[in-house]
Amino acid sequence: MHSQNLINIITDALPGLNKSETKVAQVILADPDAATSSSIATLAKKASVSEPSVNRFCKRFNATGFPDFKLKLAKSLVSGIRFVNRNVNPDDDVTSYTPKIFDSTINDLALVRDKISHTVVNSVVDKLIQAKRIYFFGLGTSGSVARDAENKFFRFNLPVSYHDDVLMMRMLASTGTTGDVFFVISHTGRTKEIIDVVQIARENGATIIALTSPGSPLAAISSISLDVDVPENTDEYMPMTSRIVHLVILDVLATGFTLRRGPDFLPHLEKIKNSLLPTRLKKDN
Amino acid sequence: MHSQNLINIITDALPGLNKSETKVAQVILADPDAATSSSIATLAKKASVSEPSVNRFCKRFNATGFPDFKLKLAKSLVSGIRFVNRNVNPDDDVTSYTPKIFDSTINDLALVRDKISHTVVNSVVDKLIQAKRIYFFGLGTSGSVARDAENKFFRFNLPVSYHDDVLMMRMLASTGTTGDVFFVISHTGRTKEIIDVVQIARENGATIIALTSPGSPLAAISSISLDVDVPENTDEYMPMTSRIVHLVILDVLATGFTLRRGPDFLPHLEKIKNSLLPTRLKKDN
DNA sequence: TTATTTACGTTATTTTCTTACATAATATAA
DNA sequence: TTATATTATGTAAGAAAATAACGTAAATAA
Repeated sequence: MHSQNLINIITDALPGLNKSETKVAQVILADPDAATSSSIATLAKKASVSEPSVNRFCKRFNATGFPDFKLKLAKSLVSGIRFVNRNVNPDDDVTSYTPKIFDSTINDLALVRDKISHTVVNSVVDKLIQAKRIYFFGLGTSGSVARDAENKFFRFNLPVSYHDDVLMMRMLASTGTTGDVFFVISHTGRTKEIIDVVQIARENGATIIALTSPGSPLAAISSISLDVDVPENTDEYMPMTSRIVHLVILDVLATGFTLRRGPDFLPHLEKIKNSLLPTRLKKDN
Repeated sequence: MHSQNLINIITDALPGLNKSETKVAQVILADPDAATSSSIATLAKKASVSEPSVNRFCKRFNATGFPDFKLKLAKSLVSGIRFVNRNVNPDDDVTSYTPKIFDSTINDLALVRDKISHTVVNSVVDKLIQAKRIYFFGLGTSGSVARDAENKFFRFNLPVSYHDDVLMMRMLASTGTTGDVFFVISHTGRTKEIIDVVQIARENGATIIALTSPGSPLAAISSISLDVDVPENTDEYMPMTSRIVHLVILDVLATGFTLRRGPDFLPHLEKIKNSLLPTRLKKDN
């Protein structure tokens, strides 16, 4: 609705504009792309107004002047075009569906990057630092995310495990106590089994961190929730990108964790890294 | 093809530039956003070169002049990719390391998006379509990727499994035959055990698809290799992004697969999707 | 109506960009 | 090596673009 797209802003403002401003707006809206590369004189002539009128028009829309306006207009056009262009069609071929899938993933990441609450991230890092042990829970696709998380966090010299089996989860939840952190990953946040398990762990005084969608039942009953608001994929052909976002958020948390531990901890990480060297073929042969 | 990002184009061209052009490039790359809104005089001063040098720089990159260059630069910046200093420093806090990690992931995705060979992607989809069964192999972090791949590909009504156990891999490889596809995921492509396993499968006439780095031993001995050239993470604090890229490439392959199967196949996917509904809490309560 | 505000254009000025040309640096051939 | 060609870069002029200052016209309110 209230997108920051300049074209939409102009369209919305159209009824409130005066004569010459309206003329300018019409010319711009008729061919915004041309407007971005034309001079103030050209545009003024096209709209049959004076150059300062065009300039005033620009300032009206929070630009410092005509060049600044063109810049903002150009930016609006790019994001708009990409957005429209992002769905995979049945008749797409490799050259078209490949960049589309990359673009939609990139777009979702950029969205979350700008929306994610740094305060919440910080609190989650706090809780992880305080944890005596961490369990990563996830079912289906989120199971892979949980597995990846284990692979990241075991490096911190801390009892860490991942689980994708509801019975196992249930048992662990029932033995959970203060100091245990259950890190629960779920795209929907509405899986009954998961909710059950979290409830049990909660009752035992464990900390629950949720990585899920905002407003979900899981988010509601967790100690703290990292909200990821990635639109549901309505398109049949389009893969789910939320798990990618989840992985990147876990990267962020792991980084926060490492930083909090301080530089004395780096040699430990280095040791783990080097432990894999003997399993690899040498580069020079 | 996909229009390459101007920033990447400049970065790539950097080694071939002459003195003053290099100066200009460095100033632009240091803060591209500032460059889009500064005058040619300001930029020339910052780079300690003359104004015409800046102008010539712009023309070198297929712009008609400085304003046109700024426009193109601005457009490049919109695509969600930010080019700030992307390294995490020990004294970074949440508000700085969070966007950095997102940005570096986004940047790597954009790079691969523009570099990946559509021909190879297409051939890999061909091979997957022809497969009688698919094994996804991966160790460590790549194990999670393999697990995710299984979760995607089992939907295609095809015997699919993932394995992160070298003994299991070895046994499966030894029984592999024509029609079997071994999809091997490895960031380095130099893990001895994996190379061994692939050799065995190869000798049995199976098809080996590698998702690994170009020029690696694994790429060399595979039937076909999807090259992912993501720079090694030299920074201690920066997480590995290659696995994210791998996941997106698997998304691309799954999409290619779905499209190749045609629209008759969609109801089957829908059925799988709906099978999960009973496990979820209703939205309205 | 007249006073007042607002809208708009003309002209002048400033800023920005580009062209033409000259000089310096570098590479190449003798 | 030196002479010559080539390329790189800067200076200065001028063209183009954008803005500011000002004045007149139109609209509105009293």
